[in-house]
Amino acid sequence: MGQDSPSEKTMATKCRRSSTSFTEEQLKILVQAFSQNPYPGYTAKQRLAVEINTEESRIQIWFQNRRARHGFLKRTEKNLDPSKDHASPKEKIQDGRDRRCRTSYTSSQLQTLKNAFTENPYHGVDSREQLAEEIGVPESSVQIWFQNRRSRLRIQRKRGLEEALDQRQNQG
DNA sequence: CACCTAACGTAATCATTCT
DNA sequence: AGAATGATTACGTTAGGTG
Repeated sequence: MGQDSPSEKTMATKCRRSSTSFTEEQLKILVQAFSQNPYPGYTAKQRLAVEINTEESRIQIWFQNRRARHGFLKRTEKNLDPSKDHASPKEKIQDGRDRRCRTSYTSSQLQTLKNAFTENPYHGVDSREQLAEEIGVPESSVQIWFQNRRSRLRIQRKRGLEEALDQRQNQG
């Protein structure tokens, strides 16, 4: 995972969610959907989740892993001529920005999250689910929140360091 | 043991909301 | 317009199951 060894036992009993094992039937549907569109929008993922009786976040992870492992037609659109491509008829590549609705946290929800983050920036699935239950949002949203928080904290730290160096340069 | 793959991490980026 | 911040992506790593 990254540079730091997670090794903290003080994380939260059982760090990861137990590995989901899809049945052949489920896998068949997933593979079929992937072949039709490796980038399903949120509603498509949700529909799949209902269809194979699992959570949308599992679908998301599955598609991420599948895209990573199987090379497929990557539309980098660098290669494509943007002006001519406009003529593309009904195709429309559907995923016209169909995302999960941005959740807006109340200040009390944020307070809970921030407290939990201060206590420990890495939470196992059990802890995340508990938090999610407590503030009434999906567990996946909690996970995203922690990821973004960690990222932005790192960026902020790096910035602070650079500014300090910059000041030193200006003075020297 | 090696192999497969779900789960999960970071970094970058897209997109929405708010000032 | 720009700052904040939630959501999605690529890519790499880790852990749990199976041959």
